[in-house]
Amino acid sequence: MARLIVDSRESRSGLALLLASRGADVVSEELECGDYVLADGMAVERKTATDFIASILDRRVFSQLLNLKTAYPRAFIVVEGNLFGTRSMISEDALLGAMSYISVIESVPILTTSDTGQTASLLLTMQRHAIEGLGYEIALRGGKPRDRRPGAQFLVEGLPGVGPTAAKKLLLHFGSAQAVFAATPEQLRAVPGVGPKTITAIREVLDFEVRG
Amino acid sequence: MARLIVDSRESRSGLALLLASRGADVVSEELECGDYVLADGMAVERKTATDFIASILDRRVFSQLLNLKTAYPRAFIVVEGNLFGTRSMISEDALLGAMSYISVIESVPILTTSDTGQTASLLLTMQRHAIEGLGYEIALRGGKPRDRRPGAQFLVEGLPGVGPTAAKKLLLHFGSAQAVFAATPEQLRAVPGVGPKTITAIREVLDFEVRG
DNA sequence: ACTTCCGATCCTTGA
DNA sequence: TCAAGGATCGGAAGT
Repeated sequence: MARLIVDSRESRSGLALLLASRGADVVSEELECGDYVLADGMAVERKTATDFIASILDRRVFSQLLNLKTAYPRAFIVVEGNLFGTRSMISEDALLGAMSYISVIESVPILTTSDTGQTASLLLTMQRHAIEGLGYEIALRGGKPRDRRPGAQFLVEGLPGVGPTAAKKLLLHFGSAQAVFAATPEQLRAVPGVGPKTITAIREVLDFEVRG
Repeated sequence: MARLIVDSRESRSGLALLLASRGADVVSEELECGDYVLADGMAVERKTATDFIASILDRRVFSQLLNLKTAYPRAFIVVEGNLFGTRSMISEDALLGAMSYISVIESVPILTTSDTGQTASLLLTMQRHAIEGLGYEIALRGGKPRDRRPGAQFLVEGLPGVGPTAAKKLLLHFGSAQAVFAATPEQLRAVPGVGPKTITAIREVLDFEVRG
């Protein structure tokens, strides 16, 4: 049986035990993203339905997706439990929108199961399909180097009054996050969409004097 | 709104009416395969959960899939209703196996909804996403602070490997967010709790070259 | 994800 | 030319 890597944070879950009890060659590793690596370049992010919805509301899932896709060519999401049964505050449109976004735009398949036992079966089957489908098993190795662009944008979005759009413009204009933070007010003024109010707020945060 | 083609056999279904009632430009055509064409080369096969399971049992779904994939580069399956709730003769393994096969080997995404209304919403959203994309950017950061003081810490926490504790230490050590971002690796090493791996990651994000 | 709301930015006007 | 006003865009917060 092929090797199956479980993220160490996930390794205490019932699912990891289940996989092992079914004869999988489970090893635990600290993964930078994803929960299960089924084959070379193939990883699964597993979420309970409640988790999945929560991670849509706080946008966590979207950045995870970005990381997962850059680290593994074949990324999957497995959602455990009934997505539509959870009493949650999410609007139906938002939930369907997220599913469409993930499938259509990000091209990451979403698999669903109803409980942990099914998830275990599914992961093992997916692994078998991946390996047999390819006709051979490839040696497992870590993902390729991480794309730092989302990180840079994430950082810049921490500035007050700066969202995704302004962050992109700032990074493009200055070339790097470092340069954005080193920019003078006059230089910032040159970026369209960044006005006086925003500039003041930005400088206040950057120059704020911290003392013990 | 873009045109949405419905297979003529499907056109009398409630779903087609729903789509039209929501303002979609629905036209009926006799399609070789697939039920809905959302965009050029993008089609959806829609099945109720019961249907889906039946089509697994008689293997119909696999040939349909093959046809769908050759006719349309982007093929999707939408399953309506609870896959695991139906009292059917299918074994759990067979169902999961089929889902894995479709996702892993055939690479056809399976979307699920709980009723026809949701399917309609989903199809319209998928169409929009396919044609226009999201139309906006997803903010990578949720829940920004409003005051300036936590603002500096919040900003620094955006660095990889830096949480609240490390952010506090960095700010105390350097005096301001601006200074933290200007720090050289050697200077960063002087801060307890910030190791070489973190420093490398930090510099990579700060120095990442952004180009259009 | 979607929606709504609010404030900032930008652009036009008109004195 | 510039100030005031209004249209538009983007960010923030809530579901």
